[in-house]
Amino acid sequence: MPVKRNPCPSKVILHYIATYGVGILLANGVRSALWDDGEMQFDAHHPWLYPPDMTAAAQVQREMAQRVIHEDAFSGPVEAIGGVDVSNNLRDPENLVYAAIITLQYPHLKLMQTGTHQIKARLPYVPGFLAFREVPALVHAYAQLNPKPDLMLVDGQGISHPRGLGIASHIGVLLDCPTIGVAKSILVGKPEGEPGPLPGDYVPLVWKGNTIGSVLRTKLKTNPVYVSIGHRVSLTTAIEWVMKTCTRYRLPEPTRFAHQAANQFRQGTAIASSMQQSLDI
DNA sequence: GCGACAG
DNA sequence: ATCTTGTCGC
Repeated sequence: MPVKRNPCPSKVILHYIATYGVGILLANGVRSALWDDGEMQFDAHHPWLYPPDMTAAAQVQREMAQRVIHEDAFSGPVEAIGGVDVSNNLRDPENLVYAAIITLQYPHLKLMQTGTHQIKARLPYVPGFLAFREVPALVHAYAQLNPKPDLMLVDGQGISHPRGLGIASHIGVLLDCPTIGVAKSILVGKPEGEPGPLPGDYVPLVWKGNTIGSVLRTKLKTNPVYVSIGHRVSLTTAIEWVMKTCTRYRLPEPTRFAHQAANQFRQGTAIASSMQQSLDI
């Protein structure tokens, strides 16, 4: 049986616009300023969060990719490591995004704080444009965190992306936070061979003649993960932090915790809303 | 033109 | 991404 795949992204968007109207792409934005934390101020309708159309979205990615810093640029010691993930509702996979960003205390890897936010997604999942679906909710979750993480591991690609701006880099540039992309599968590129069997073994992920990430074995006898630069971190350092935060699972603790937090958040709010409904009736 | 395609 | 128990293999 042939596997159903996403059609051409532009066709997805055209269908989406035809179904919901162009306005929905811009409407219902975040109404309030997210926060004013010294120098950080975000416009709820900023094109980095909500571009008007797909052409603009692709252009935003190309522009933001120019701002990605590929070298280590830490402000100090890493004491709080962030984990970033979102959860979707199967019944409503196109409309609800439940975001969670957690912070773990390093090196103990104990949970410090959990930031969550639920929001209506205005876009379906389109390969290459994941960030525009998930980032708005994540920015709200990030705003709740205190202290802010020194470094964040993001569930998805960093610069290993068709336009060099996967969700990890997107969040990193947007929030000016060091980020690392940790993906469970490949978006673009091809592994240069197969990584060795031992945790820490890796081979380059190559695309168009460039190394855009690493295929990293984090655990014995499990599939590798795909690590890439997010922002303000070198690939070597990115691999180091992924290994430092891996314990007994394939995925590093920050993204594991974030995944759990997002899931619990989604299921919790689902229960709460169903209870509210039963009270309304 | 056809296939590939993070979450 | 999500729905899900047991089960096969190291």
